[in-house]
Amino acid sequence: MENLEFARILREIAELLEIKNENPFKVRAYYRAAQVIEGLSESINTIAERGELRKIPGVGESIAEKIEELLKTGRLKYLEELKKEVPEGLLSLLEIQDIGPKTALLLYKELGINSMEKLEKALAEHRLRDLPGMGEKTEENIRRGIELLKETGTRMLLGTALPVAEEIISELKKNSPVEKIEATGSLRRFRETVGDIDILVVSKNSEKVMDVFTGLAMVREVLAKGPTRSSVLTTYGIQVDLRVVKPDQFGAALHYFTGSKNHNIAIRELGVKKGLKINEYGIFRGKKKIGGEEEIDVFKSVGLPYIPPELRENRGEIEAAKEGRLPVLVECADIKGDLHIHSKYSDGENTIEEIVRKAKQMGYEYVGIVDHSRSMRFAGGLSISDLKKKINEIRRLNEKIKDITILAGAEVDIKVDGSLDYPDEILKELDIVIAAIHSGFKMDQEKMTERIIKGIENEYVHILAHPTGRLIGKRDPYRVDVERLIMAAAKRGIMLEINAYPERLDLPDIYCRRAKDEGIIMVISTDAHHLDQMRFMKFGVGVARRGWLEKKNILNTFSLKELFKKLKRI
DNA sequence: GCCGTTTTCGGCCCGACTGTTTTCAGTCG
Repeated sequence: MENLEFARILREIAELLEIKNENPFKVRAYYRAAQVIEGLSESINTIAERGELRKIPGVGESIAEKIEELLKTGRLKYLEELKKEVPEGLLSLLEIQDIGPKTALLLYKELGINSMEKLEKALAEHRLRDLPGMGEKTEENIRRGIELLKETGTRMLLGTALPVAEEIISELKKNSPVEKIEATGSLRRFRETVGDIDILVVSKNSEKVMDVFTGLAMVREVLAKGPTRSSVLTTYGIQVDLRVVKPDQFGAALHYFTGSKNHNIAIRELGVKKGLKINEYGIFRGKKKIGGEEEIDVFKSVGLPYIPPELRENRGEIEAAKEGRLPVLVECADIKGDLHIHSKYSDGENTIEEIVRKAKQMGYEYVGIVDHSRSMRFAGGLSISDLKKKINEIRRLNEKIKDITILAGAEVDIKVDGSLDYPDEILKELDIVIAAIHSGFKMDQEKMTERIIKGIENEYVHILAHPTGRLIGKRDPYRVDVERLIMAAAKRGIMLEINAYPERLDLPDIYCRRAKDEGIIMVISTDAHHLDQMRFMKFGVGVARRGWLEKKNILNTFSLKELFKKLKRI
């Protein structure tokens, strides 16, 4: 069982307890444990084997025992009992805006509603408005909540949301009186998916800002409009919230709305211990405001250095900050090249020269032209003779071109039996060899793990591309034991890719952190098939930052000389 | 249910908004 599965179960327990009207702190304890486990880079199984479950923050005697039961039997009596008490289907109602545990229970008790269908039927018959504490407006809000859920139900890729946010910010800067403007929320933390876009503004004329915002061409529907907060649904199907605050509140609000929620709670708890109250308006000692204009004020007030947004997940960043061991995160400006780009030779859109020109424009010192190997027919995989032709073209270009160095590479398939799709004789001619899986996804975990490990044991392989193979929201990762994979890569000195393609973002952040702990060097690559996609680099850098990676952990921050040293054959 | 540089028991983050209410409960971020 995977960490995510444990987290899901604990979260389900929390939700069930919430519906049962249990002690809210108990509920919170389960939520917290779920959140912590989700963010662990090490597998729960390994931790349990060491007998250290109780050392996980938020996991005490009771939750540890439940995890042990799950590990041992694959079942959990406690959860099964809870499920008996709370009717199935009630949990799904919690996804609807404005329906929380209390309302869900009320709906069930009074009207026997335990599914979305029954709720919609009851709404149509106006049976909700007669319930205690409810009226016509509540009914309408719930109806709207269901619609909204259907429209924007799933989270959106960061790669989709970020350009929308950037467009809004640029429009508001151009056409309305904003003094400061910044995207907040999970977008600012560079989470791989975001639920909505939150934007924070300082302005002397908030009404004007709101008018421009709600009047943007991309706005399909205005969900709410007020002087301090407005909310719209865009034609992209994503909700955008805009908040206007006073200049002296901006820092506190920025911190507050950036989250994560759990990070904020932890920070405020530190504040309480120091006799401070921290909220979105500022930092207060008693009634006296002692800060809040700059974001750093919040951290300073609790005796911490600035913590970058990407780390704010309450995954140990506060402890690290206290002890002065926050990483100095890698930045986009540190990136000196992109080592995984497809050219026209296989399934890319552009010639090598076009890619090189673009890479120069981006200020890169080197670029890796990496195409598919021969068995990838549908993706234009290169035959050995075509690959030789490509290598020759790159050698010729390198003599001609100044300021940038082109690396000849291949993304060579690891076949089902773990062997590589090109023979060693040709692999050793290449500057960079990236191994990858593109077929035979449906193997069991043991076989898949063995297959990949065998693949990267080839002495000519430098890097493993998109190590888990997941496509966010579309395809699950291969069934692979990532822990074992990381250990094998560490042992062999294989580097792991952070594929910056918005749908991949693979290796995911929590594993990056684990890989770093094992001393693995990572490579951030766009896997671009088109010049435009070379801009994806920032998403990969975001993953790296969320994985606590520093410049020294990333191959493509190295100088050309260091790069070649690292790629040299053993 | 968890946790301890105020505590092994008694705390546990903070405020806005909404709709339904005469003082607040529920939900959300």
